[in-house]
Amino acid sequence: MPELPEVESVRRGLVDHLAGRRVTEVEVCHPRAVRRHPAGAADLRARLVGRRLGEPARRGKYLWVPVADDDQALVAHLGMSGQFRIVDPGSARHPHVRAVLGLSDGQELWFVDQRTFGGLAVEPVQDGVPCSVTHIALDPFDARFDLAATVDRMRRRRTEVKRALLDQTLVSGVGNIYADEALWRSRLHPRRPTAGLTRAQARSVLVDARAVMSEALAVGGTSFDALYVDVNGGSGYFARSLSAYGREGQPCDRCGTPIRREAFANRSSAFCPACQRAPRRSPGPPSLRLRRSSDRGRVRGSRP
DNA sequence: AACCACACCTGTTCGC
DNA sequence: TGCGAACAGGTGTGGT
Repeated sequence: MPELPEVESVRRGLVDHLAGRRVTEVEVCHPRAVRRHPAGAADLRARLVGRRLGEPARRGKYLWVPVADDDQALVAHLGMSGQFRIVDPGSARHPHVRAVLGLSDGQELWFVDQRTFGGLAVEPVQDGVPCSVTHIALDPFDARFDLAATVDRMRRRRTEVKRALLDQTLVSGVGNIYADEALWRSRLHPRRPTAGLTRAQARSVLVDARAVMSEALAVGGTSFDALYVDVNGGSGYFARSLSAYGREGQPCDRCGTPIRREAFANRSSAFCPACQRAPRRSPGPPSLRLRRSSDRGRVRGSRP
């Protein structure tokens, strides 16, 4: 699933192919791919054809390509399964191609997306950021990312630490895989209340999130299957370095205890039950206690 | 204002 | 063997 390291790998792959090139044609193959462009496919096409593209940029999991000499950008979110591919013209169409851009060097840019959670839009840009990205927090790779301020904001939340890590308005770029990895590294249970974290713990999990994403980026991201590949169709190699995510039942790299998986907020959490001890159910504010006991998920998919 | 559950999708895997 | 349920999960929205 594309999280920050995967999106950044894609962005880097696009730079040489898009910056300075003109868009010669736009074909929208699936209406859902442009659902976040309210004016529709024809309008999106009209805003791009004949225009020159700038250098691809990114914040969190959002990717955008500025339109040169204009205050607009082509904004993309890869969702769960989105890909950009640079291909030779006339290549046999991948079954999940949702949009095709013709480029002035003769190549084609494909937006491929099996599950159609991703999409494209052309949006106005203000202060260098497309309008649908303004509500997204800075990611830990941004030079302006303020670690101390993010620590304070996290500790003021009344939620659980994993929910906070996944909240793109607090810190962006972290998804389920790297959240689980960061929590494992910091030895924090995913359900630990953020309000009960020390400054050092909150800082640790944010620093670990940045570190694990940096290591993943260095090897091209995490590929479990063909759903995440780079612009040339290549896989990333970080899956073999994961310590928690996808390792249910396998021994913890630190202590050997089998990794456990539990349902969590419509997804799953993988963690070491020995290294990452569950929070005590009390004390805590009554509201938090109530909420915690009422939405506890069932254990699913446990292996012998 | 802050927080949470859920809809949105489709290909694959699993259990019966 | 075949069928259907479960599962993967990021984001926007609407409800509390």
